[in-house]
Amino acid sequence: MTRPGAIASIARRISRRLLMELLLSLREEMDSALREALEVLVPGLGEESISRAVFGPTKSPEHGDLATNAAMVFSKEHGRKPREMGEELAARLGEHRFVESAEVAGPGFVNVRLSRAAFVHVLHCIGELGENYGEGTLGQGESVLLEFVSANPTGPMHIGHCRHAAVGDALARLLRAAGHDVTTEFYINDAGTQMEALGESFRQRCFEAAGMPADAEGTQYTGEYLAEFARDFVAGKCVEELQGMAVEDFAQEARDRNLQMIKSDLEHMGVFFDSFVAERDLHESGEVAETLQKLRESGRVYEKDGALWLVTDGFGDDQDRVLVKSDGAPTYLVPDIAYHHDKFKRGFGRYINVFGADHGGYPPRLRAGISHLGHDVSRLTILLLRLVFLLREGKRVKFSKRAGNFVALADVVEEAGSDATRWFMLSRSVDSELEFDIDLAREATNRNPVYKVQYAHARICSVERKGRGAKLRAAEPSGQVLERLSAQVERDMVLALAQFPEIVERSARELAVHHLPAYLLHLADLWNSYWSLARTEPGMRILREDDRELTEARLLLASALRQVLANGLGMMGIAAPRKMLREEEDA
RNA sequence: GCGCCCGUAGCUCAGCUGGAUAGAGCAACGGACUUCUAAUCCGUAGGUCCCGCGUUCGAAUCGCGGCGGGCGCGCCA
Repeated sequence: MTRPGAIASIARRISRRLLMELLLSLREEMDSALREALEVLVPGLGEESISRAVFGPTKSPEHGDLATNAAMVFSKEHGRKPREMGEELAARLGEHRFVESAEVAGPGFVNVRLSRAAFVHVLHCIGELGENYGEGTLGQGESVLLEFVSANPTGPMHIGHCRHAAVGDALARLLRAAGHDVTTEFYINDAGTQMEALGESFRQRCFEAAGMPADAEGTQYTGEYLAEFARDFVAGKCVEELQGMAVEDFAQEARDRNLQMIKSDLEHMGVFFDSFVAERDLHESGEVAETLQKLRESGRVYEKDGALWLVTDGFGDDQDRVLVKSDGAPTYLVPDIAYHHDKFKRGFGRYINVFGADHGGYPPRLRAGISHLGHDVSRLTILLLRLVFLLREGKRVKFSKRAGNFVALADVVEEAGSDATRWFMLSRSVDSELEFDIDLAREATNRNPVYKVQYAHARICSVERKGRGAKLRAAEPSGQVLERLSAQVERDMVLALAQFPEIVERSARELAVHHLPAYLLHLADLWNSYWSLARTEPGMRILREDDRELTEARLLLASALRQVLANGLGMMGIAAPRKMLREEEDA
């Protein structure tokens, strides 16, 4: 059954996709211009070599808008002088319609000043692609299974999970934007000894809540949340009923309640999963047993000291690992390999796992197991996220799970809000530890980058509203319109907007989420500077009653900027508000 | 001891496959509110890019060797 709107929606998506392939980004246009020029200048240059030469933004306006190092890269291996090659390259590039002038500078850079047509092109792309501007075709529809968070259903999530949730969700959005077909998955560790311990802990809590003799302190999980679950659970139940329950029943109940709590917490961050896979199901379906059997058949296991060992040689591990202990019980490794066996059997193009860096020793043995099952382990990428520290009043809050005084994800999100929490969790490279300054995150001032960016977006919406009130609309991009956007800031803004697609592509390629917030902050700064020019120079106001043409040109630039801010925030899972109330108006 | 990550401005961190005078945010200092939302802007100051050697026309970036910090190296999960 197809809903009426669905076809139109699909048609729209297809045409956007087509448009995207026809409408190359400025960078793509310039790169292909460079390739064409190089193919003529340096015949026989392979694809491999050509890709080493690219255009990049310049640091100073004196060097034009874009620069390439191509002449320096290739002159050496072809026994030419860099500047001489640069001259030839510049001459060729100068013929391109997006190039106003190209000249050699320094040791052999070719600096390009872009033509008005190039600027028109950028604004045209943004206008045509709208909310799809920034998306790309890098992924080519390849399917990706992205696993993240996978918090144990034994208790609440802590601040570390916050980073995992934010990063995983943003990666999903980025990969989708880059043209991948992404499925997000949460793995539920609901089997083994920790479930038994959870069951016993919960049973004691229930007995306690029902006024029966109990030993809740002696159990493994002592958090208050279990006691709350217990009070809720025992309400209306008689003593006999509780006494008649097996540990497994208590474990089941606690597991369900914990999972519900985890899902609800993630919901508050706006994080939803496409799929949940339970370890228990892997046991019940025979998947775990099958995996163990297949591992035995692979010949990459052996018996020693009464235990079954997995050969990890060649996968970066420093020793082999036990699969089945001498008491006959499998280690955690077996179901985990089984889970990945299951993943691979589902046939995705690529698998990405987001793990904590404290599991750093884990990928080698996991990869070994998967590989022994005959899967192409190069399709699996494991991302290790470093620790998060909560900073309150300028000091790191000490926390440890054992002491039970950890910082709960739910509390952080409630205190700082989902938007600010996400922003900070995404703002650092995953290889760096992250200091989360909660006082800064909850501040609604200019010190807080997320508000600065959201404010810039809201401000643009505000000026657009005002413009609409006066029947002023954004102009269609054209050479004539661009002629009116001649200020250096305006030039800088268009150039910055042109970078968005490559920022997205690079982020997706590197699985690095932190470029986006840095870029968006830069855009917001540009806009705020632009906006503020009017304070000392009334002619720089966006809305000029005395110059309709200029106003509509500036509204074009403003709306393009709003679009990119909104698209970028969207990829981070952060709202792009159309309005932000000032504190005194906040009622 | 071995493996991975980090070491860049007072603090927290960016610096893409090596590229032109090293950047941002916060903090500091000096300015700007009869606003198209000052939740903002302008300006100033601030760095032996941990150290050494090497590769290169060119190194914060690559290689090697140190130093300092984090994490990981269980028949725990």
